[in-house]
Amino acid sequence: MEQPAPVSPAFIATDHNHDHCVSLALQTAEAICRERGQRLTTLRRKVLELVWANHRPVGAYGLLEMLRDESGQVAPATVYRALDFLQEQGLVHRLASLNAFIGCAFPGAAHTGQFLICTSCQELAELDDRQITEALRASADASGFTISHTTVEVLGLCPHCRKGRA
Amino acid sequence: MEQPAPVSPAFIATDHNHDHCVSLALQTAEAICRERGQRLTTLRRKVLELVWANHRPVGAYGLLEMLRDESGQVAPATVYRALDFLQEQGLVHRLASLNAFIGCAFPGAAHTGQFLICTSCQELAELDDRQITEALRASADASGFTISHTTVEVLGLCPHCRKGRA
DNA sequence: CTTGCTTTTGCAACAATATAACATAATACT
DNA sequence: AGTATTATGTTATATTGTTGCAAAAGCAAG
Ligand SMILES: [Zn+2]
Ligand SMILES: [Zn+2]
Ligand SMILES: [Zn+2]
Ligand SMILES: [Zn+2]
Repeated sequence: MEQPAPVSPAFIATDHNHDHCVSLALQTAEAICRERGQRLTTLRRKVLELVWANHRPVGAYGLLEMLRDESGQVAPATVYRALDFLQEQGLVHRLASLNAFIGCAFPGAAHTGQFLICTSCQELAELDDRQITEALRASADASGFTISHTTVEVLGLCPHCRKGRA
Repeated sequence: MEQPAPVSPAFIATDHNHDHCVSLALQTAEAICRERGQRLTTLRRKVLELVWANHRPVGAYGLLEMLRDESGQVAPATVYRALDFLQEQGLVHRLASLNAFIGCAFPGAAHTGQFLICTSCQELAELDDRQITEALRASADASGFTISHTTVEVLGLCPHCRKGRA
């Protein structure tokens, strides 16, 4: 059971140019939506692009600002609806502990969403770790609990920031 | 490495009378605060009592309502400050995925907070599962990531509700 | 291509959650 | 008692997210 290569590598250097991550993510999203008969409209595409361009968790109102810079007046509901769609299609995750959104690193693949989030530089790595998934499943099983969704968000210091502070 | 007995058992029957959970939790809290030289004031104690009396996740504004029923006008900041204190003392956890609070089942013990939450009846079980903790640590280590806090919240159906729907 | 249907977006108001700033009160310490 | 510290009251505000309805855009059959 191979894991698909993620769209973006984990904990890349902060100043790395990630234009290609953005365009790869957009291409992948196009393909996924086409295959599913879903409409990746201009707005939804734009929101996804902004999410990826930031390359770290962004709040809905942050996205709203960015949209306004380009498209004039935009209402919250507009952003939230686009984000809802992108989440339904598994292209974006919501991070409950940050009230923020991030592009999915494994779009199209069945996975549960596990995140390492640096509290210093906001860099984030999405994992799809079998050990973690299994441990959760085993624990739920032991309690007779049926999982429908999991939130796994780990805060701490990424390798770069750890060095900078140690 | 034995786990301490939790204050409340997991997935008890919904209609079970949990007065003794409440008083046990309060007693434990008193002891912990006394030992640490922290002040479990009337307000803080009251909030903790309300959290436990509900025995399922409660929102801050829900607590606010309950406080008002007893003490007249109360402002949000009052509740949030009490909750902050209780969280600092490890007597209460905040559930990021629900914007809600729950009494800690392992007060005084070092643990990370892992939750199974029934989306049907809101019953909740707090775990301190070594497998899960270890899997998270191992995965973080592999990425050179230093953990400071983890959010593990699993949504799904508890044993009772699963039966009721199967 | 136009009519009717469905989906998406615009727009306005509002709801829910959380925090900030500063004054007053209670408690602890000397 | 007098002073410092901590906790609470009070008011206002910030942040995040939703609802409802109307206009617009996309789609499909005739
Ligand atoms: Zn993902
Ligand atoms: Zn970092
Ligand atoms: Zn706990
Ligand atoms: Zn249940």
